[in-house]
Amino acid sequence: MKRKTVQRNAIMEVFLQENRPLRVEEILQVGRNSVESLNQATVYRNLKLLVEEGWLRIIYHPEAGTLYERTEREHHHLFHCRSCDRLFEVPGCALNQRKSIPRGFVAEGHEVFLYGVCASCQKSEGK
Amino acid sequence: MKRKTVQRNAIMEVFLQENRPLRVEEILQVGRNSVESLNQATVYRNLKLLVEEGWLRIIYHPEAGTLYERTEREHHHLFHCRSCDRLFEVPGCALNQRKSIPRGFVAEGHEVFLYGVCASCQKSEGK
DNA sequence: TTGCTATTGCGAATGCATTTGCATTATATG
DNA sequence: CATATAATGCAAATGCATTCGCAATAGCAA
Repeated sequence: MKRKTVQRNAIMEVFLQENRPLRVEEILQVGRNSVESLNQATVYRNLKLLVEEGWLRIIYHPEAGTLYERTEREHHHLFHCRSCDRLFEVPGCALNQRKSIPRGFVAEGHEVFLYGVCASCQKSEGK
Repeated sequence: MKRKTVQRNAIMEVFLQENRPLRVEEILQVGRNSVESLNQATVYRNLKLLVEEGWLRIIYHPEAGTLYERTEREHHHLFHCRSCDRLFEVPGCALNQRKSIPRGFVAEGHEVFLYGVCASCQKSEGK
């Protein structure tokens, strides 16, 4: 039988607070603010569990590597900031999928990754 | 001083023939058709060299992993076939990049990965 | 409260892609 | 053709993210 634990709760809280895809390392760091002893293996075990449950999905990002995000979010693109190295959700869809399919191919989905500088890093750079 | 070798030549030929992003494993396999003794370490060494030279670029694909493609190709999207697991170039750009940037963010580039079934696998599936 | 056992923390172990050391081979220059 | 040394083949070594074994801890049902 599955039990509630402060560790898993802390991990879920991190996602609810940040509202953006997160790396294992970030989850561990932020999670330790609530549960000081939080261990990396525990994070991995709970991430796997939350993915199986359908609460999280895995993202493999070309630059940022492996991240996790909540499944309930609706379709969006991901913006990677080359300055702070974080990922942000870009709401909506700016891709004309139909237009991009070659003859004979059948597209079932897509991912769009944008690159640049996020708003907050933009400000600091402007100084 | 850099020397021409049959190995590097074979590797480059593979790219010129296939005209699509390739994995190390594929390069090794196909390359061995020309140079039977071709070794994995040699492939890695030459890929690194060709990337430094600017003849190839590295692609990190969410599903397909690490691949290499010729730099001279113009902007395109990548289509991943879930059946044969190959990547194909989709010419042109179907993304309205401007539309997708949130306020304050500055986009410098993007990557679009499409998923589905390629034309040739579509035929076989239809049988 | 008590007892069962799911879960954790910790460090060691895995699995994989990529790299390296070194003896051998082969390119290209004089 | 002879030589210097860049490049190769091979196998062992790395580097990393992820997983595992196991003793200790802590949910939760009774």
